[in-house]
Amino acid sequence: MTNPDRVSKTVRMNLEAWVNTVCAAWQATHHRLTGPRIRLLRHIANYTTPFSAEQLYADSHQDDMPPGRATVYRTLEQLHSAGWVARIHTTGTETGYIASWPGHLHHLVCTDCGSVITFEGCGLGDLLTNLSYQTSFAIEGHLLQIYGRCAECQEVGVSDSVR
Amino acid sequence: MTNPDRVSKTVRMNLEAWVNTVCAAWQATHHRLTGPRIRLLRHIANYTTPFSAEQLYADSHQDDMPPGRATVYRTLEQLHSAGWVARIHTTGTETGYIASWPGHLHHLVCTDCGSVITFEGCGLGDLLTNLSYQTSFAIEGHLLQIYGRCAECQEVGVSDSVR
DNA sequence: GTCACTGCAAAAGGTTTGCAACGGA
DNA sequence: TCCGTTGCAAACCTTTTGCAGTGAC
Repeated sequence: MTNPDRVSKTVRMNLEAWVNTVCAAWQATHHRLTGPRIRLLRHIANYTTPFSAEQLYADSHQDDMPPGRATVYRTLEQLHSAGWVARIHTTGTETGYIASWPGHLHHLVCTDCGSVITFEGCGLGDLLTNLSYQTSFAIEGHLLQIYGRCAECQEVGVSDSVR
Repeated sequence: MTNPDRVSKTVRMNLEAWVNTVCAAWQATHHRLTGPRIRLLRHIANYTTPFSAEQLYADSHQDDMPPGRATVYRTLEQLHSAGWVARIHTTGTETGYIASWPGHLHHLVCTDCGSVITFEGCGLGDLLTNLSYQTSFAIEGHLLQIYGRCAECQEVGVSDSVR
């Protein structure tokens, strides 16, 4: 019940599979498959830790045909609203992004190295039911993100924080 | 277990009580009680829905002795790190704040009017234990925020969203 | 008297927007 | 051809910073 249904490490996601799936879904929803977007998708699939829009902009400028800043922001916005990238909440000012897939997912973020574990099933059902009953709110959704230190970082004992 | 331990509506919090408590706690931690801060505290206690730093800056400028922008940001930062104001995550760019009190608290936010219900006890214990076991993460904390529509907004049937 | 705090103004990000040109379907 | 998409540059908005002066303790 309060067991995460599925746990998957975003690190080393199947790059081509994700890119192809997003492309297919994109066309299916009457969007256009353009060069700049495909190149951005590849960059996004390569990240194993949350990245910012500016970071993606900078990184994609190592390509021959780098995208404009507006394209980066607009593409991220579209990917996010379709569920293909998730927003990660950090303590900083900029928004963090990480490749994901549509559905009810949550993230476990390492506060040292930033690596992300995605999981389904938060076991919040009872709480939401009770809250709804006690407050008369019609509950629509929730934001859950968990912080911790991954196995590697615990071993190393580093103390810089990404959170 | 997954019952919220305590539920309280932030609306109409006891203004003077909160201000006095914060002031006392502030002095106890060797901070100085200055005019600008006390005036800001009063404004903060008055909000019934999340406010932004700029909003607080603007509102406090109806006083005779308005604070500088830096003071507003610095005060919010201090209040937040001491637990006296909570950060509310919105879809927008700016950070939302709401008066709170120290402890392990979460927020239920109305996506229509923005009113906030604070509650203790998220019943995440089992999930965290299982996640920790499955991922070998040392779990340090979590961010949980719930969205919904309050009773009043459900009646009215308004559809603008704050979320 | 000391030093935390304040205000100002400028700078520093991060993100959005207008608009003309481009190019998938 | 049509219209979604792009790039550029400027605008915008929120937040941070440096510094000299102020005032709480």
